[in-house]
Amino acid sequence: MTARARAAARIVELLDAPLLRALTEPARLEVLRALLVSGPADVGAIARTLPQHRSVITRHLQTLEAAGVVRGAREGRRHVYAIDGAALVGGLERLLGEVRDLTAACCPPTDLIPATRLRRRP
Amino acid sequence: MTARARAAARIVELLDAPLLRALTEPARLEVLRALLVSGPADVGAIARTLPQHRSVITRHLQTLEAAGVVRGAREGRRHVYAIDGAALVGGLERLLGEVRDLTAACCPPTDLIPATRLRRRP
DNA sequence: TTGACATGTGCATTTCCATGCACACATCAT
DNA sequence: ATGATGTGTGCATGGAAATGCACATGTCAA
Repeated sequence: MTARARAAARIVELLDAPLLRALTEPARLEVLRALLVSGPADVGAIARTLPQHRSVITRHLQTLEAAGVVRGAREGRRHVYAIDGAALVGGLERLLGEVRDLTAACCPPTDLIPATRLRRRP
Repeated sequence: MTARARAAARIVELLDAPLLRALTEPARLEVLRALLVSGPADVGAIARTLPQHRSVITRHLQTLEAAGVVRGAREGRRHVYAIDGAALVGGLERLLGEVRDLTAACCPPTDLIPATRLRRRP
Protein backbone atom coordinates (compact mmCIF):
# COMPACT_ATOMS: atom_id res chain seq x y z
CA MET A 1 0.00 0.00 0.00
CA THR A 2 2.92 2.32 0.68
CA ALA A 3 4.23 1.14 -2.65
CA ARG A 4 0.88 2.10 -4.08
CA ALA A 5 1.09 5.55 -2.55
CA ARG A 6 4.60 5.92 -3.91
CA ALA A 7 3.47 4.99 -7.40
CA ALA A 8 0.59 7.45 -7.16
CA ALA A 9 2.91 10.22 -6.07
CA ARG A 10 5.22 9.41 -8.97
CA ILE A 11 2.40 9.66 -11.48
CA VAL A 12 1.36 13.04 -10.14
CA GLU A 13 4.96 14.18 -10.24
CA LEU A 14 5.19 13.11 -13.89
CA LEU A 15 1.96 14.74 -15.00
CA ASP A 16 2.95 17.98 -13.31
CA ALA A 17 5.86 18.41 -15.69
CA PRO A 18 6.31 21.74 -17.48
CA LEU A 19 5.78 19.99 -20.81
CA LEU A 20 2.04 19.49 -20.37
CA ARG A 21 1.60 22.88 -18.74
CA ALA A 22 3.28 24.53 -21.72
CA LEU A 23 0.97 22.74 -24.13
CA THR A 24 -2.29 23.65 -22.38
CA GLU A 25 -2.51 27.28 -23.32
CA PRO A 26 -4.47 28.23 -26.48
CA ALA A 27 -2.22 31.15 -27.37
CA ARG A 28 0.90 28.99 -27.00
CA LEU A 29 -0.67 26.36 -29.22
CA GLU A 30 -1.25 29.05 -31.84
CA VAL A 31 2.43 29.96 -31.64
CA LEU A 32 3.26 26.30 -32.09
CA ARG A 33 0.91 26.08 -35.06
CA ALA A 34 2.48 29.12 -36.68
CA LEU A 35 5.89 27.48 -36.30
CA LEU A 36 4.57 24.26 -37.79
CA VAL A 37 3.27 25.92 -40.95
CA SER A 38 6.11 28.36 -41.47
CA GLY A 39 9.07 26.36 -40.28
CA PRO A 40 11.84 28.17 -38.38
CA ALA A 41 10.95 31.82 -37.95
CA ASP A 42 11.88 34.83 -35.84
CA VAL A 43 9.68 36.40 -33.20
CA GLY A 44 8.44 39.23 -35.39
CA ALA A 45 7.33 36.97 -38.20
CA ILE A 46 5.35 34.83 -35.80
CA ALA A 47 3.81 37.82 -34.05
CA ARG A 48 2.71 39.26 -37.39
CA THR A 49 0.44 36.26 -37.93
CA LEU A 50 -1.13 36.39 -34.47
CA PRO A 51 -3.26 38.94 -32.61
CA GLN A 52 -1.04 39.14 -29.52
CA HIS A 53 1.70 41.65 -28.91
CA ARG A 54 5.29 40.74 -29.81
CA SER A 55 6.32 40.70 -26.18
CA VAL A 56 3.64 38.12 -25.47
CA ILE A 57 4.93 35.94 -28.28
CA THR A 58 8.41 36.27 -26.83
CA ARG A 59 7.26 35.00 -23.45
CA HIS A 60 5.30 32.12 -24.98
CA LEU A 61 8.36 31.09 -26.94
CA GLN A 62 10.41 31.19 -23.74
CA THR A 63 7.91 28.94 -22.02
CA LEU A 64 7.90 26.53 -24.94
CA GLU A 65 11.68 26.51 -24.97
CA ALA A 66 11.83 25.82 -21.24
CA ALA A 67 9.51 22.88 -21.86
CA GLY A 68 11.89 21.63 -24.54
CA VAL A 69 9.35 21.87 -27.33
CA VAL A 70 11.13 24.53 -29.38
CA ARG A 71 14.71 25.72 -29.70
CA GLY A 72 15.91 29.22 -30.34
CA ALA A 73 19.14 30.58 -31.83
CA ARG A 74 20.34 34.15 -32.29
CA GLU A 75 20.80 34.98 -35.93
CA GLY A 76 22.19 38.46 -36.12
CA ARG A 77 19.68 40.76 -34.48
CA ARG A 78 16.88 38.28 -34.93
CA HIS A 79 16.00 35.33 -32.74
CA VAL A 80 14.97 32.31 -34.77
CA TYR A 81 12.88 29.61 -33.16
CA ALA A 82 12.08 26.14 -34.49
CA ILE A 83 10.07 23.20 -33.27
CA ASP A 84 12.05 20.31 -31.81
CA GLY A 85 9.80 17.54 -33.07
CA ALA A 86 11.96 14.78 -31.65
CA ALA A 87 11.88 16.34 -28.19
CA LEU A 88 8.13 16.81 -28.38
CA VAL A 89 7.45 13.21 -29.37
CA GLY A 90 10.15 11.92 -27.04
CA GLY A 91 8.75 13.81 -24.08
CA LEU A 92 5.26 12.45 -24.67
CA GLU A 93 6.69 8.96 -25.15
CA ARG A 94 8.53 9.01 -21.84
CA LEU A 95 5.46 10.35 -20.09
CA LEU A 96 3.22 7.70 -21.59
CA GLY A 97 5.66 4.91 -20.83
CA GLU A 98 5.94 5.73 -17.15
CA VAL A 99 2.22 6.37 -16.73
CA ARG A 100 1.49 3.02 -18.37
CA ASP A 101 3.88 1.12 -16.11
CA LEU A 102 2.71 2.88 -12.99
CA THR A 103 -1.00 2.46 -13.65
CA ALA A 104 -0.39 -1.22 -14.29
CA ALA A 105 1.49 -1.59 -11.01
CA CYS A 106 -0.63 0.77 -8.97
CA CYS A 107 -4.29 0.31 -9.74
CA PRO A 108 -4.27 -3.20 -11.16
CA PRO A 109 -5.97 -3.79 -14.46
CA THR A 110 -9.33 -3.47 -12.76
CA ASP A 111 -10.85 -0.13 -11.99
CA LEU A 112 -14.13 -1.14 -13.50
CA ILE A 113 -17.39 0.35 -12.44
CA PRO A 114 -20.78 -0.78 -13.71
CA ALA A 115 -22.06 1.80 -16.16
CA THR A 116 -25.14 2.54 -14.09
CA ARG A 117 -26.12 0.59 -11.06
CA LEU A 118 -28.55 1.46 -8.33
CA ARG A 119 -27.97 -0.27 -5.03
CA ARG A 120 -30.93 -2.48 -4.20
CA ARG A 121 -31.55 -3.68 -0.70
CA PRO A 122 -30.34 -7.26 -0.34
CA MET B 1 1.54 23.50 -47.97
CA THR B 2 -2.17 23.57 -47.38
CA ALA B 3 -1.72 19.99 -46.30
CA ARG B 4 0.92 21.23 -43.91
CA ALA B 5 -1.44 23.83 -42.49
CA ARG B 6 -4.11 21.17 -42.13
CA ALA B 7 -1.74 18.91 -40.26
CA ALA B 8 -0.72 21.76 -37.99
CA ALA B 9 -4.34 22.59 -37.25
CA ARG B 10 -4.97 18.95 -36.46
CA ILE B 11 -2.12 18.86 -33.97
CA VAL B 12 -3.39 21.94 -32.19
CA GLU B 13 -6.86 20.46 -32.14
CA LEU B 14 -5.47 17.32 -30.53
CA LEU B 15 -3.40 19.08 -27.91
CA ASP B 16 -6.29 21.34 -27.01
CA ALA B 17 -8.32 18.33 -25.92
CA PRO B 18 -9.87 18.43 -22.44
CA LEU B 19 -7.64 15.53 -21.43
CA LEU B 20 -4.45 17.56 -21.05
CA ARG B 21 -6.26 20.54 -19.58
CA ALA B 22 -7.78 18.29 -16.94
CA LEU B 23 -4.37 16.90 -16.02
CA THR B 24 -2.58 20.25 -15.64
CA GLU B 25 -4.13 21.42 -12.41
CA PRO B 26 -2.37 20.59 -9.12
CA ALA B 27 -5.59 20.22 -7.14
CA ARG B 28 -7.07 17.89 -9.74
CA LEU B 29 -3.91 15.82 -9.68
CA GLU B 30 -4.31 15.51 -5.91
CA VAL B 31 -7.83 14.22 -6.45
CA LEU B 32 -6.44 11.74 -8.93
CA ARG B 33 -3.76 10.68 -6.46
CA ALA B 34 -6.32 10.19 -3.70
CA LEU B 35 -8.30 7.94 -6.05
CA LEU B 36 -5.16 6.02 -6.94
CA VAL B 37 -4.31 5.19 -3.34
CA SER B 38 -7.83 4.55 -2.10
CA GLY B 39 -9.45 2.94 -5.09
CA PRO B 40 -13.08 3.74 -5.88
CA ALA B 41 -14.44 6.26 -3.39
CA ASP B 42 -17.27 8.74 -2.98
CA VAL B 43 -16.92 12.51 -3.02
CA GLY B 44 -16.97 12.92 0.73
CA ALA B 45 -14.24 10.38 1.35
CA ILE B 46 -11.96 12.09 -1.16
CA ALA B 47 -12.73 15.54 0.19
CA ARG B 48 -11.91 14.40 3.73
CA THR B 49 -8.31 13.72 2.66
CA LEU B 50 -7.85 17.08 0.91
CA PRO B 51 -7.88 20.69 2.05
CA GLN B 52 -10.46 21.89 -0.49
CA HIS B 53 -14.18 22.13 0.03
CA ARG B 54 -16.42 19.24 -1.04
CA SER B 55 -18.01 21.29 -3.79
CA VAL B 56 -14.56 21.92 -5.24
CA ILE B 57 -13.84 18.20 -5.24
CA THR B 58 -17.15 17.64 -6.98
CA ARG B 59 -16.24 20.03 -9.77
CA HIS B 60 -12.77 18.55 -10.19
CA LEU B 61 -14.28 15.09 -10.47
CA GLN B 62 -16.69 16.38 -13.10
CA THR B 63 -13.80 17.82 -15.07
CA LEU B 64 -11.86 14.59 -14.81
CA GLU B 65 -14.93 12.63 -15.87
CA ALA B 66 -15.49 14.90 -18.88
CA ALA B 67 -11.88 14.22 -19.82
CA GLY B 68 -12.56 10.49 -19.61
CA VAL B 69 -10.01 9.91 -16.85
CA VAL B 70 -12.47 8.81 -14.17
CA ARG B 71 -15.94 7.34 -14.16
CA GLY B 72 -18.70 7.95 -11.66
CA ALA B 73 -21.75 5.92 -10.68
CA ARG B 74 -24.57 6.68 -8.25
CA GLU B 75 -24.64 4.26 -5.39
CA GLY B 76 -27.61 5.11 -3.28
CA ARG B 77 -27.16 8.67 -2.08
CA ARG B 78 -23.44 8.55 -2.65
CA HIS B 79 -21.56 9.15 -5.89
CA VAL B 80 -18.66 6.75 -6.32
CA TYR B 81 -15.83 7.66 -8.65
CA ALA B 82 -13.01 5.46 -9.91
CA ILE B 83 -10.05 5.95 -12.18
CA ASP B 84 -10.38 4.59 -15.70
CA GLY B 85 -6.77 3.54 -16.14
CA ALA B 86 -7.34 2.11 -19.61
CA ALA B 87 -8.92 5.36 -20.79
CA LEU B 88 -6.07 7.40 -19.32
CA VAL B 89 -3.38 5.35 -21.02
CA GLY B 90 -5.46 4.98 -24.17
CA GLY B 91 -6.02 8.71 -24.43
CA LEU B 92 -2.34 9.46 -24.07
CA GLU B 93 -1.53 6.74 -26.60
CA ARG B 94 -3.88 8.14 -29.22
CA LEU B 95 -2.52 11.61 -28.60
CA LEU B 96 1.06 10.47 -28.94
CA GLY B 97 0.33 8.39 -32.04
CA GLU B 98 -1.28 11.22 -33.94
CA VAL B 99 1.30 13.77 -32.85
CA ARG B 100 4.05 11.42 -34.00
CA ASP B 101 2.49 10.84 -37.41
CA LEU B 102 1.71 14.50 -37.93
CA THR B 103 5.09 15.81 -36.91
CA ALA B 104 6.68 13.27 -39.21
CA ALA B 105 4.48 14.33 -42.12
CA CYS B 106 4.37 18.01 -41.33
CA CYS B 107 7.79 19.22 -40.30
CA PRO B 108 9.93 16.52 -41.88
CA PRO B 109 12.52 14.78 -39.76
CA THR B 110 14.57 17.96 -39.85
CA ASP B 111 13.83 20.82 -37.54
CA LEU B 112 17.45 21.16 -36.70
CA ILE B 113 18.99 24.40 -35.72
CA PRO B 114 22.67 24.93 -35.11
CA ALA B 115 23.20 25.33 -31.39
CA THR B 116 24.66 28.80 -31.85
CA ARG B 117 25.41 30.37 -35.15
CA LEU B 118 26.09 33.97 -36.06
CA ARG B 119 25.24 34.98 -39.63
CA ARG B 120 28.37 36.16 -41.49
CA ARG B 121 28.18 38.21 -44.65
CA PRO B 122 28.82 36.04 -47.70
C1' DT C 1 28.86 58.70 -34.61
C1' DT C 2 23.56 58.42 -36.04
C1' DG C 3 19.30 56.10 -36.98
C1' DA C 4 16.45 52.07 -37.90
C1' DC C 5 15.37 47.46 -36.65
C1' DA C 6 14.66 43.22 -33.54
C1' DT C 7 14.19 41.50 -29.17
C1' DG C 8 13.68 41.09 -24.12
C1' DT C 9 12.01 42.82 -19.50
C1' DG C 10 9.58 45.62 -15.75
C1' DC C 11 5.18 46.99 -14.57
C1' DA C 12 0.14 47.62 -14.46
C1' DT C 13 -4.17 45.76 -16.15
C1' DT C 14 -7.27 42.30 -17.51
C1' DT C 15 -8.95 37.71 -17.86
C1' DC C 16 -9.68 33.09 -16.53
C1' DC C 17 -10.27 29.65 -13.18
C1' DA C 18 -10.10 27.63 -8.61
C1' DT C 19 -12.16 28.29 -4.20
C1' DG C 20 -15.68 28.69 -0.61
C1' DC C 21 -20.26 29.58 1.04
C1' DA C 22 -24.74 29.22 0.71
C1' DC C 23 -29.00 26.76 -0.84
C1' DA C 24 -31.70 23.15 -3.29
C1' DC C 25 -32.43 18.38 -4.42
C1' DA C 26 -32.18 13.48 -3.62
C1' DT C 27 -31.81 9.42 -0.51
C1' DC C 28 -31.93 6.78 3.79
C1' DA C 29 -33.49 6.23 8.63
C1' DT C 30 -36.83 7.10 12.22
C1' DA D 1 -44.48 12.71 8.03
C1' DT D 2 -39.49 14.39 10.06
C1' DG D 3 -34.62 14.75 10.31
C1' DA D 4 -29.98 13.45 8.81
C1' DT D 5 -26.76 12.55 5.23
C1' DG D 6 -24.59 13.05 0.50
C1' DT D 7 -24.23 15.61 -3.50
C1' DG D 8 -24.59 19.20 -7.08
C1' DT D 9 -25.14 24.22 -8.51
C1' DG D 10 -25.45 29.53 -8.42
C1' DC D 11 -22.89 33.27 -7.03
C1' DA D 12 -19.19 36.17 -5.29
C1' DT D 13 -14.25 36.40 -4.19
C1' DG D 14 -9.15 35.63 -4.64
C1' DG D 15 -5.12 34.51 -7.00
C1' DA D 16 -2.34 33.24 -10.72
C1' DA D 17 -1.34 33.73 -15.42
C1' DA D 18 -1.84 36.14 -19.93
C1' DT D 19 -1.79 40.55 -22.11
C1' DG D 20 -0.21 45.13 -23.54
C1' DC D 21 2.60 49.21 -23.10
C1' DA D 22 6.88 51.58 -22.35
C1' DC D 23 11.67 51.42 -22.06
C1' DA D 24 16.36 49.40 -22.28
C1' DT D 25 19.64 46.49 -24.80
C1' DG D 26 21.88 44.83 -28.77
C1' DT D 27 22.61 44.65 -34.00
C1' DC D 28 22.99 46.24 -38.76
C1' DA D 29 23.43 50.03 -42.22
C1' DA D 30 24.54 54.68 -43.41
